[in-house]
Amino acid sequence: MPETAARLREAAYALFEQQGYAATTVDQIAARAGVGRSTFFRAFGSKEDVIFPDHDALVARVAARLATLGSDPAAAPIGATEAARIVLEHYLAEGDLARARYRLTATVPTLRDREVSSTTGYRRLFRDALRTWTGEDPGDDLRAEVIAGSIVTAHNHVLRRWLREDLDDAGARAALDRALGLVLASVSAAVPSAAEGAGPGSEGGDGTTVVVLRSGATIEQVLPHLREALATDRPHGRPSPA
Amino acid sequence: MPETAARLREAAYALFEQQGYAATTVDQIAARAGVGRSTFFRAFGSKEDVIFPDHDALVARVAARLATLGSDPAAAPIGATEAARIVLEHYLAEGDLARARYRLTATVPTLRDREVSSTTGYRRLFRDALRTWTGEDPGDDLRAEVIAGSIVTAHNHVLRRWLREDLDDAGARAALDRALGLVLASVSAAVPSAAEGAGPGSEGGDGTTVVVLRSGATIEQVLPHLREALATDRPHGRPSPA
DNA sequence: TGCGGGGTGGTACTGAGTACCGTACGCTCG
DNA sequence: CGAGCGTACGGTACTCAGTACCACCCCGCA
Repeated sequence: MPETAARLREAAYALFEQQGYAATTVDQIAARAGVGRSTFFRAFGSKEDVIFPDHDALVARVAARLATLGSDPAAAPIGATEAARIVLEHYLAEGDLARARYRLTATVPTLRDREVSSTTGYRRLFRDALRTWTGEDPGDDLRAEVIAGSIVTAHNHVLRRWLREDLDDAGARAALDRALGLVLASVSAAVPSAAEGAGPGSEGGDGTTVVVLRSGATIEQVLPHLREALATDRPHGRPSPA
Repeated sequence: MPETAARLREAAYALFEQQGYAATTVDQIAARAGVGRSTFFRAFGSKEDVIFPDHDALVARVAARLATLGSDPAAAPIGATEAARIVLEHYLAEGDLARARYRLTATVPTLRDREVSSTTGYRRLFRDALRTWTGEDPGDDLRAEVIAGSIVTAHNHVLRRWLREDLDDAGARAALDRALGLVLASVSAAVPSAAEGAGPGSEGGDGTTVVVLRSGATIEQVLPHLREALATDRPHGRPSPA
């Protein structure tokens, strides 16, 4: 980040927290940073952009990760999980800056809208990547859209708790794993799964799918919980930490 | 809708389709409608609002429907389905006007953002209503959020196909039923239904999480695949269909 | 006739965003 | 060393959305 842009961003955050977003003019920001108004608009395209600077770069990184999925359907859920982690890690690395931004977006409707609409980009990215998993066609990809939306929702849910300081860094990472596990578990049941050969009728194939996350444990440690889960009548066991 | 507002809306749509949204000024709209500029801003708060006029009223109707769910958990999915149908029917009733709006929002980024962020309102509404179903607490309502998001996504998926004229009115209604059925089926499995007590420690740190889906198979059938997954070095096993 | 209120038009202002121009600084090449 | 050159900066002037305010007109009503 160029020196000038950094000073502008600091000045902007300071004034926003002090006077509020709407009451702060670009002139004031530029003046506090000791530069001209033109310079502000050169560094950031708009008053909003000073708050969401490297967003595009982050989207690009996620897109790059999802692009490596290739055509292997089974790789989709794992790749999606890792892609979501990229985003979370980005915010964790930002630290207080991310939380300052959150305080603003939580307050100012304009900024909240901006952030919300930015999630659409992620939804599209995941949807397109997930189509290789669901085997759907563009324009008729309900499952891919729902799963993509669920992943983004799960991520944002965890992120928001971290932003509110309900969670520390480690807690957020663990929570993201659990949340994505929950989402992918409940959702993969709805994927007729191009993975298994043309199995029994695509609506309701009753094969068993096992997803293992963070397999630091041995099978022996896991087995009791697995038996317990399978023993129940319910069609799906709940995530059982071991 | 007052006479003046209707003329303004017609003038606005005509100019937008002819010159584009950005190239059309409020003065031009007012002039074409034969009124003053002040009158435009009195009728619609902003240039965008002329395109999304009765949105708030629609949100209110959905909220009213969801409010009747009361505290019966079983009523939640049905009520949610009906609430989503209210929205679809609203658009169907608008007919060509809705499709003209779609042509605009599909083109102009500003308007697309506005529409996207408007879906947040619906998400919140459904999430709050669904909490009685999932039995979660505000602030820790991951399932309610995911389900709410899935409902909205499913609805918008169908709506978009109708807007693109992939579907006629009857087709859209049928597609919404199917889409919501799919979503609620796959998702209701993830609702522990507040019935079972707290399992083993929820904060698993780096424990192993095993998720079992559609457990029609016995442990013995699953085990080989599970061993295989755990045997790999990769931190995450891939889903292994059995 | 006098009075009050809602819808209207007009004027003036603020502030975001754009276009353009002149200029200073640092660079390389001659 | 100096001439050219690209880049970053500051300044001015403009458009346009949105707000505030005021004057007006028409209507019903006492």
